[in-house]
Amino acid sequence: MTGNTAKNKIVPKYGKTKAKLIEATLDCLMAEGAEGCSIRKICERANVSIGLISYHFSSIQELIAATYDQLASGVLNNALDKCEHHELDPRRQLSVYLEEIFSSDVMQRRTLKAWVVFWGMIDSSEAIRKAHDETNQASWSFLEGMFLRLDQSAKVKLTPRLAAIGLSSMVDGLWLEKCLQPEAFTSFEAVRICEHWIDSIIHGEAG
Amino acid sequence: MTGNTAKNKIVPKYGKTKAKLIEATLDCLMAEGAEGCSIRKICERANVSIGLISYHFSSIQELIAATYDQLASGVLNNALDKCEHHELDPRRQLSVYLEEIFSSDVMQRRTLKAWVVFWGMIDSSEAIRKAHDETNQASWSFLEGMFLRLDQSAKVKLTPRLAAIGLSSMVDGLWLEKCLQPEAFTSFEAVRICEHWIDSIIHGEAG
DNA sequence: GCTAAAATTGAACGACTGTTCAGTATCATA
DNA sequence: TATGATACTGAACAGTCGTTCAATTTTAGC
Repeated sequence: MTGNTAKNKIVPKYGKTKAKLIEATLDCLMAEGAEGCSIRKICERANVSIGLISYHFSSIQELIAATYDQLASGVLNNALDKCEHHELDPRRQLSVYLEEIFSSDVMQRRTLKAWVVFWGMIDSSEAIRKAHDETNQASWSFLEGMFLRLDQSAKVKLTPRLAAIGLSSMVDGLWLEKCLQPEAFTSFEAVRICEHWIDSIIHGEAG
Repeated sequence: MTGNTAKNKIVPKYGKTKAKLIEATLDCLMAEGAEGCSIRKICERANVSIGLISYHFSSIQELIAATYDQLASGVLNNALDKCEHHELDPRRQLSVYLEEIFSSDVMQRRTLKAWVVFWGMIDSSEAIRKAHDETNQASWSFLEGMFLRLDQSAKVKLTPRLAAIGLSSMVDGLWLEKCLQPEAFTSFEAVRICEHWIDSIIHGEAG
């Protein structure tokens, strides 16, 4: 093995032009959602001509799938990085994870606009479904590992796996609702709700 | 007051033709998502001519908004009905509520396809945003009332409002993820996760 | 049965969509 | 500097989109 071991982050996944097109696509998706995501609008934003997309991607769906792949793995890696840098106990790491998610610019309606387009394509595009399943699996595994490392009393009825799925779903749901209705609750409240879930797992429940 | 008091369910919100168009729109949304939701496809499904939509609705956005309104209030009313019919204690009612949501045909990818379109339109359509906010508010109020009526120990750190938002988000997140990845977890597991949340609120947490 | 109003039709319009491809520019290599 | 490969351009094409509106059918009131 040479210098570049593990984490293949350094190796760019796409060439310069492809990366430019992907970035322009993400901009378009965030700005206008599905309607803003035409070949002409993407090319205009990337300052290239119309034909270039077809040269680099077999279809616009493939370009959008590549954009999803980039965004999804980026969000996950960012969160994992933040957690791993701190040499904290699992409980504190989960708090860092939550703070990161609910305070970063992930929590914006323009971000939701992009995700909504991806979700809508999930059963017409194998590439997007694959990217989603893999990213989600990685996220669940990370959280499951956290709950495993936590001191769980015998009274707890929920497995680490279900605890992880629960937390992940809660985060997703809060994120979705806050994007749709930002004034409904604060980010602080969202974090508090999630921490209640974590603590209910750790400390067990009476009854 | 005459016979038809309270609950204005008996009064149909739309005329016969409008209702037919709305139903066709919902069919299209569920079948193909945003791409299947063109005026021509809706009219074909409803067996009417192209011009009729413009006669009854000022734009296709307004038609989709009306469809959202119908679907959202339908899902909510259905769940509330199921709960109110049973003369159960709040805790049991919540279980009925969960069973209903995670077992009914709401939990299908084709249903998600429709919602995804609505979400994508939420900041280009005032009508959809209004329908969403109102439906959501009603749902939260219902759950908040449930948690209020539950016997909450002094140890509980979460207000009924946050408990309700948490449960609602958890349900939304589980629903979303199960639609996207049906084999990731079972409906039974989803219910179990939510019940853990409810019980963690009721019984309080140590520490 | 007649009439005016309401409901419905569908061809036509201009604007947009994704894709194709002949042509042009850029580049590394001989 | 010539050559072949690679990257890029943008006009053209066939479709689809939402909307309009004159013409037609259906309905309701007399």
